[in-house]
Amino acid sequence: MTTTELTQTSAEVSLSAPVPAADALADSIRAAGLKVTAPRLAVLQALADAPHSTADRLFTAVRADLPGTSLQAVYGVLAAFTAAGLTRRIEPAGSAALFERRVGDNHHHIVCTRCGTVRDVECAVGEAPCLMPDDAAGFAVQAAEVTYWGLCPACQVELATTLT
Amino acid sequence: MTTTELTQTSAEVSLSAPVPAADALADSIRAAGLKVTAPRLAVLQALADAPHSTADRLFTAVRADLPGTSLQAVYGVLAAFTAAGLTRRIEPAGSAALFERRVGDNHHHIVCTRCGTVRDVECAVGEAPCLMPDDAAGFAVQAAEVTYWGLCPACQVELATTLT
DNA sequence: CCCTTATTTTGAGTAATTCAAAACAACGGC
DNA sequence: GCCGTTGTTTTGAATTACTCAAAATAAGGG
Repeated sequence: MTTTELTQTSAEVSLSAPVPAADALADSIRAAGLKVTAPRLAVLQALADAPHSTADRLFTAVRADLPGTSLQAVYGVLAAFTAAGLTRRIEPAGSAALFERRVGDNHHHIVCTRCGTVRDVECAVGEAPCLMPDDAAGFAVQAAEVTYWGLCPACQVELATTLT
Repeated sequence: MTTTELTQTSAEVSLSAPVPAADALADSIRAAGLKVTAPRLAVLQALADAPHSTADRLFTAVRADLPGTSLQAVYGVLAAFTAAGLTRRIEPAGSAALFERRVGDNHHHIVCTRCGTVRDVECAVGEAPCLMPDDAAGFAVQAAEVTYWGLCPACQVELATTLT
């Protein structure tokens, strides 16, 4: 009944406990009230390996394991995950939508103005909205999203080298 | 040689001073090192009338005065303006790019999660970057962009009415 | 094991934006 | 005041990211 043929490198879990890593993913999908499917597992795994990925990037990663998967399936999986709160979707200006598993902790992002690399930045306040405008013009503020822009370490080095 | 036929409602400026409104726009375009053209004047005027407009919205507004104008011209004008620092381009998630004339004062925006309306929000600090992350992961931070999300006054009223 | 319902595939369509070549117009100099 | 250079706009097409819909398929409760 076990579906995996992967050679287990570490201690074999005998009795009732199933293979941990893969099932942790399955559990979180189930916990979100969604059916567990191969594309969903693959997308979630790919997202664990490469956070801040575009749908297209995840599609490429998923194809390695699951060649039959369609790009639309990846979009569908991501839409379902995001609606269920399993993933978060961010959309930095000039970029396609990016997805990440870190969710519910109201962290922010820093984007490289040169290469587009994205890193997480901790939110000092922690709770959303972490910032309140002085004058919200009558809006009922629900969230504050902060995007930092700057040069990533690699691009700083490259620029310094080029400018010499 | 005066190009305007608009009736002047307030005090007429006699001597050397030129017609203020129209020429103020032309001057700012010239000051940015760009040639003054009809499409550019029209776009800048439309942007003064309706800040936070999409290219398409500006295109519609410009067409009223200048029927021959193409959408690509509007995109071109906006690209030139933005490169020259005459306008700023913002891109809230889920929206097409929006443009505004307010520039260089590092203010922020609040977007209605229901209808998409955008309002300016003053930045308490004023200078960019107005916020520094605790741990910038080695990035050289250039700017911090804050987007608030919430319900605009009109949508609050509509929701309250509907829910009754 | 079957049935219901959610999910994925297949195929097509759309919105926003960009690219490129040719026609045109601003504006500094003559 | 006209002219040529150079920047701008038009015209026409392509591209990217994403969404929609119908038919095929598979998950998981009973």
